[in-house]
Amino acid sequence: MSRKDQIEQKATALFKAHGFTATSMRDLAHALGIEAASIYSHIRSKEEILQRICFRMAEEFFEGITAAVSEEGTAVDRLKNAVAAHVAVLTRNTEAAAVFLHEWRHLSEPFLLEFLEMRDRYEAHFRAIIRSGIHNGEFKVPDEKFAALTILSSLNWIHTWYKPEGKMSAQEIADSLSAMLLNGLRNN
Amino acid sequence: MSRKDQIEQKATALFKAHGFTATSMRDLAHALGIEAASIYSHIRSKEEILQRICFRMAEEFFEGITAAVSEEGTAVDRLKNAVAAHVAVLTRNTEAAAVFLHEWRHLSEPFLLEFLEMRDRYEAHFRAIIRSGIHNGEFKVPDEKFAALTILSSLNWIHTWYKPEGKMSAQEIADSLSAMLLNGLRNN
DNA sequence: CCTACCGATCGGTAGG
DNA sequence: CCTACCGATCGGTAGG
Repeated sequence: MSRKDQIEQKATALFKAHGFTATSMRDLAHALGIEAASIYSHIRSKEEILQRICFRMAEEFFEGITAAVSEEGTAVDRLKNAVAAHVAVLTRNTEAAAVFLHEWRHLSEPFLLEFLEMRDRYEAHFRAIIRSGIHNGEFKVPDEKFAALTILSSLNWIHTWYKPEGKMSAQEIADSLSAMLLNGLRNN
Repeated sequence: MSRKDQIEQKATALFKAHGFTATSMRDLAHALGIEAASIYSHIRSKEEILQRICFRMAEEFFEGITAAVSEEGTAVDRLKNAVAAHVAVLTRNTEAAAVFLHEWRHLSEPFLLEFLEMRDRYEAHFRAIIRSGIHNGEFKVPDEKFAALTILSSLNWIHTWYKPEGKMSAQEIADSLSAMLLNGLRNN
């Protein structure tokens, strides 16, 4: 692993643990066992690290959803695939996922704008699945946008408790969540 | 409104907008039209402001859930009441709710520990409702804790878009969310 | 509530 | 990758 990757990995852990602003370059240097000034041989600025984390995660989410929605099938199937893809990205790197979800607001322009546009395009894939399910009678929900955001919100807390060594696999988590979201709590 | 309340209100808005760490006492003073040093006539420290916001919101959530679970009824009814109470607190003060949800980790000990204990006791009320619903056959869910956290997660994104002047009232939002969570997306 | 100020720390650069 | 250092800013205090 290159020094640059090591910097990014340590920074990801610290950004998740204490937040971007509360993490100093000296904290990061200490975790790497070098001096703060030395970090700048590999990266241009503190924010560049955040940019790399946020946009790399965004790419991973897009790759997942693109594969999920390209398959044919019912809206139920496509939603299950989308949920599974989202959970897979979240669980593959929980630290980067947490930074992606909570620290993006410290991006400066024009990166912030680009980030928000990407996020909206991502959410649009979920809205489209909901919409098609409403149209063909598979789903019954009050509002397409409302439903899409509720789904994503219920997925995005996973990083707070998921452990790779835990008893549930990413696919099992995705299946449980899909079942809850599709069928509800009620014992029909 | 007392000066102390004004300070807390402005701080809440700034903490939500930029985060606790990224908000300086000079930013806060500027928003109030006074000098940074003057703030310390009313509060002891920057963190004290955060403590007051977080624990006041915690109290409000507890008041809501206590009233909701004290009523008799089915697990479905009690869950609807709990969701409505939670949404009511979230929508009554979206800025303080956002700070409560995202900035609590900047509390120092022993406040952090106390905060996390309170949060767990709050979540336990939701777990208890789910559990009783499972036992009497109203609910069918894979895991009680999993279900409770999914519910709370799907509620806690409201602060990102709720506007008091919007077309949906807090009760309508709560009803839509309860319906989605109880019945699922599927058109049964 | 202000002026004046404290020591500490910030992100980052120069030069080797 | 280090030493040495920059100007800016931080939370907070003294004294009025």
